[in-house]
Amino acid sequence: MPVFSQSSTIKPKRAQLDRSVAGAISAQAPFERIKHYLKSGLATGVWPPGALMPSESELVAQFSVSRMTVGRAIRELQQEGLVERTQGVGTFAAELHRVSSSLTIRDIHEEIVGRGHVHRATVHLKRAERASASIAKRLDVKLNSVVFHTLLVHHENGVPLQCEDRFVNPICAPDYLSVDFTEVTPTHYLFQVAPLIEAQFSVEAGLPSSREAKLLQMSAAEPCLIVSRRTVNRDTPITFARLVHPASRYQIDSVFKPY
Amino acid sequence: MPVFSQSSTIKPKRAQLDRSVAGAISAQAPFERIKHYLKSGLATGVWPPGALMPSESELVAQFSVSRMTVGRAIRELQQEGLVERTQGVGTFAAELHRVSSSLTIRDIHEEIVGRGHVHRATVHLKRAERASASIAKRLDVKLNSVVFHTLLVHHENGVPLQCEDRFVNPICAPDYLSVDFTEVTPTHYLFQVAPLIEAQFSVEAGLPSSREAKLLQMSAAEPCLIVSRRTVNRDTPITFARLVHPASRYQIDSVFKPY
DNA sequence: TAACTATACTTGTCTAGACAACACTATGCA
DNA sequence: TGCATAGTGTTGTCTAGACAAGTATAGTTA
Repeated sequence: MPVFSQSSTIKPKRAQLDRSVAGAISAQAPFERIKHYLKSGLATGVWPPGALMPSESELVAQFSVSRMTVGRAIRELQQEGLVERTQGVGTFAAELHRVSSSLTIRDIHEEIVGRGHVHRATVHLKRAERASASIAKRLDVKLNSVVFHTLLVHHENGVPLQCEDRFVNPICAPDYLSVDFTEVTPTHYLFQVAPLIEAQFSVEAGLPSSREAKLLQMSAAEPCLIVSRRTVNRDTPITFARLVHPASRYQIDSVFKPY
Repeated sequence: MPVFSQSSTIKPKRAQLDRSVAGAISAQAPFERIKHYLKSGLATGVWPPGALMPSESELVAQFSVSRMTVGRAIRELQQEGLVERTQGVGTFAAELHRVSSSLTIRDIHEEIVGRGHVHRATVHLKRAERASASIAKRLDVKLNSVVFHTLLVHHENGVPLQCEDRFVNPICAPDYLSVDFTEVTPTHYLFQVAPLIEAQFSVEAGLPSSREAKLLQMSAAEPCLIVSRRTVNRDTPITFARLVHPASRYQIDSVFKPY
């Protein structure tokens, strides 16, 4: 169950009608064909990592296109991290050393529904509180000032999957407490109310608190995957959330497929 | 070094002097300036999510550049996920709903050295073994065929940080067992030997085995962050690794900053 | 030999124009 | 009224040429 999707999202590039007569096989745009040609060579080892690849002028001659078209194809490969270019020298097949696959974190509702399952949320706490020291710091508000606090459990097909402990800055979402979170997730609501400028994540392992273990119907000794998220809107922290998932029911999957 | 072709009778119709002469303020290329202009507007709410943004022709007039230049700027913003375009309609500020932050998993050596700390590895097992059923499946080899098995502990400033349990397909790296893994990490060596085509990750929480707990000098009841990684080179699995990190010493951090 | 120079080749960027595909709107006709 | 059609504006793509800037090398000079 892939929680995360890979980063190389292929755009819905529609296959535009070919302008030339010889477009029997490939209905792709020329720059797409060149990209595909180069990607194939990279994938099959024609140009192993570090190898010098064809110059733009060579590709211009080979494909009978203008340099702009070749340039766009190569530039997009560069942006995808598949080739490296040096002005005055040439284009080289990238060392895929830094296997940094990027994992995409999504809203829990989208995630569950995307798997074709049923999402249900139960609200266990929804109130205004005085900010403790750590919360005040994270939300950049004064100590003991009023903040909103919610505690939800998200279920997938009836099984508790995530315990969401969230603090919200009232400045950003004054009506937060009047929302029915069995209908819309806090994440979704906050996105509508306060556009996001920056988000900080951390992923770690840990043990649930006794209350969290009870809410998640799990042993207090079982490890959890804990995602902490803090979102900021132009110098104003919006919210801080601690998302606790039982290890046995949750893992992050990802596939890195460069070519 | 002909900087100017003085003899030329053809006059430059539009001065491209800005980059060389007036580079004091903006040394950026025009398409970069346009990107920056649009990003600023997106960040400051000039175009809130979903809003219609200026058309290419408007930007052409505003910046006195050609359509290709404007097009490149907008296309790159589109590739970054900041705007959405519809042919025949226009360009719209993207809903950053899908807060796809990206978590990057790196080689442990790079990671530790990147923090300015000292990396040291100890080897606790390095031998050929008969593949068990689960390993045979993951490496796509026959049951009981020979595979290489290493067990390393990576230390950051002397503190055990990661226990690396790895199985390697001998087809891809026949000399694997002769490598000194106190000098080069298995990840790094394998990258050189077998270029990577595909990698599958999973991140989960769990408990260490008794041996892992001992090697990591931690309690067997303390949770761990466990990364499993399987890399494939064109239909041939290269290696499967289980990377165990004590929860108290390791977490994955990430920042999402779209603009 | 060592340093400089001219040259060739590479990537990086931009122009002005062109045609195609698509969405929307206004208009005219039945 | 309802429908087809033409027109307008948008994005998507490509061309042929140009200049700029960086690198490497061969040749020349001190």
